[in-house]
Amino acid sequence: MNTKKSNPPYLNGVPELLILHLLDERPMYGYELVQAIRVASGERLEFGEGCIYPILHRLEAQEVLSSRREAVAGRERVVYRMTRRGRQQLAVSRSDWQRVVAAVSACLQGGEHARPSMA
Amino acid sequence: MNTKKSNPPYLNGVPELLILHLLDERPMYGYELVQAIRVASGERLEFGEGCIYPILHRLEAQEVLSSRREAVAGRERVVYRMTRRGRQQLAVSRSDWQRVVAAVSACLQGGEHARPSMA
DNA sequence: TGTCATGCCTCGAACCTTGAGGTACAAGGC
DNA sequence: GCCTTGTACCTCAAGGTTCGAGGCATGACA
Repeated sequence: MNTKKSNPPYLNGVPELLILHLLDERPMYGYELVQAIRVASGERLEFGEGCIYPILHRLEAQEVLSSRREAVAGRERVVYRMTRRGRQQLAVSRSDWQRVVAAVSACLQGGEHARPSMA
Repeated sequence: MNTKKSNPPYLNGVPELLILHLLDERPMYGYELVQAIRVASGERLEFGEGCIYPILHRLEAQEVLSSRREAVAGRERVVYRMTRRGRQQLAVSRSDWQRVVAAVSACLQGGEHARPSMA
């Protein structure tokens, strides 16, 4: 009961960032994205469909993505692609991510010499 | 109303990681940690007391930290320090963080060569 | 016919940070 | 003496996120 962690560490917003990045390379559909993320991260990251689909829908509502239904071999796929706004959003998300990584790295690496009120 | 984000991107679990790291260098009290994080991150990160205190209490309940009340100039401080388990936890958290950073970096950096020409 | 992989979707649960609010004491200015 | 500021602790509701399981449908293959 104690070691119950359903909320993953450090992964907040990461699915959105990766979706944006992958769709910037080429249009994809939801199921494909789930696998693409796993592959692109070298099997280190995996987000379920229950995580990806809601994000896709939200991003489309925000006009960051646009979707189009395509029938392939009698089966329907909802293919998403970036909009102009999506590309802006990707740039913002990417720099947010880098800023956070830089800040945390600064804390973790150089910390022993930073004395606020006791040097 | 649209750009309303109360949940920060990429910061999930970061406060705990930084608390652990800073307390591994020296014992500190809550209020001090709030400032230490801001300073150590070069003013790039800031977590309020409403974020820090609950984490401190939880970590103490998990025996990752231990606390001791200390009276300084008639004022009470609750000083936290690492336990043995805390040091193990720090190692785990740190490697989790690095794994996530590595995985996301792999996604963001590697991938453009799958596209012919479009930039 | 039955099972599997593909493909889309929804829902509740669990978790986290935010931001505001509340208490208390000491020191300094006026 | 009064009042504001800074220190120091704490709590709570709100909002947002991922997880995990489940449901539905089709085509392929045995």
